[in-house]
Amino acid sequence: MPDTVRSDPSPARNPQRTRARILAAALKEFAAKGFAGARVDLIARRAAINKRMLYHYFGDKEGLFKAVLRRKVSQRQAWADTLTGDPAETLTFWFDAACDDMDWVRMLEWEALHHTGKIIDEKERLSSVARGLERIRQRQARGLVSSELDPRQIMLTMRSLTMFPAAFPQLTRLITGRTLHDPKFRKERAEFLKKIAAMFRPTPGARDKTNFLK
Amino acid sequence: MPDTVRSDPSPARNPQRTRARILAAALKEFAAKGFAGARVDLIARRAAINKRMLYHYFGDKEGLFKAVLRRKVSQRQAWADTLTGDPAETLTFWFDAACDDMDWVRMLEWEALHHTGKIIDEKERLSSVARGLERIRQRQARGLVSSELDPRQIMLTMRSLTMFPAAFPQLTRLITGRTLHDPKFRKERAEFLKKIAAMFRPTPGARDKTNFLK
DNA sequence: GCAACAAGTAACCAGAGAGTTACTTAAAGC
DNA sequence: GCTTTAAGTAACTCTCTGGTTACTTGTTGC
Repeated sequence: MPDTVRSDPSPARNPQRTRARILAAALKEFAAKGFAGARVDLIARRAAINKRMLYHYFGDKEGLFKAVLRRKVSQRQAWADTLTGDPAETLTFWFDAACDDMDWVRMLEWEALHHTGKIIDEKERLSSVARGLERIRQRQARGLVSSELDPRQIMLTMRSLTMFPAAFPQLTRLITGRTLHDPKFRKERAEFLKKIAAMFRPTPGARDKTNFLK
Repeated sequence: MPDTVRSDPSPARNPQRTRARILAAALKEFAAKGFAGARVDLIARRAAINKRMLYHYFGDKEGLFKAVLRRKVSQRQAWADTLTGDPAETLTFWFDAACDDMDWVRMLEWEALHHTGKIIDEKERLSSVARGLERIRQRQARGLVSSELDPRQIMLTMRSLTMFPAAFPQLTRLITGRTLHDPKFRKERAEFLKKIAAMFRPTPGARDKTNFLK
């Protein structure tokens, strides 16, 4: 009868659930302690599964790490495509996302520190970036964003502005005197980012080169 | 005769040199692999000293990590005080510093990931930040930087813009298509940062509130 | 129903790696 | 000079931890 994917809630065996549990536990552990600091036994215990299953599904510790990273990255990519490319929107959206999902930022940070040239899921990520750049170019073409600025540099800058506080919470506290999760900080930063976003608009005086388009 | 600090080049014993060697080797190892990933034996071997000395001078692995971090941080603080607070100068200076001294950026990154509330050398760092904020306020008072913007947010933003590419080299490559150390990237980013710096100037139209000062 | 295979378990193992013990030897103070 | 202290060495220990072996049991296709 259960010809396709089963869905009853409590079967004795359930590979999907087991896999999901491992991934969730591994995300927590890796995000918190990184690859070298994470403990496989702890992941297994937190997932309430036998350690052997972890090796069954993911090969080894590194396979699990990659799987976790891959999942997080693709999750976020889906979000990215819902945006229009408007600087103000993009900045506030990603700033909130970074603050609300530190695990994501931290995984990227661990990736950065691990980084040895090869990037996981490079193809998908590159095309995601390409789509984002296209949205920026469209905005430039419509005269909503200054064409003086290189789209790639704009995007890198957006990421910097939004992710940095979550990536370096200690510096954020040192500089602003507030915790990352302090609502006051969130509000102040969000307001500041709006002002910054306005700076990306073409300067009214200098006629934008894009105007020849329409 | 050697009443004060000795300086002859090759004495059989030399605590200063040993300490320095350990710190240098530890910086490399910790910056590369982080606290959990670093191997004490390797540090000892790279420093060409006996592992026991490492424990003699620094207590344990964590003590060594803290010593390394402390040293790097205070080193950089000295640099910071040579700056005037001009956005263009600050941005290009710190951007170059970050690219040229990845170890420093990486140590801050490891610190961030380690981060559990307590910050090393908090006092000194806070006063260093305070001095930096003062420089920004002076610039605002002189009408060189927009007073619309919160100095703390400005500083946090400067750090973001300059450190991010070095902190996330994989994202930098994904977005710009260039390696962090590619001279073309360095040049493009430096130029972009100059444009950004200009945006921090008071808008000519809106008379700045600071004008009442003179 | 019944192979065949995948899901799951418990106990184990080998090696790595932080930290120690017990010792020797150079330098500083008197 | 000689004692005391700090610098330095070699070998060791013992826990922690990634990965495995050898097994049982539920599911599924036929």
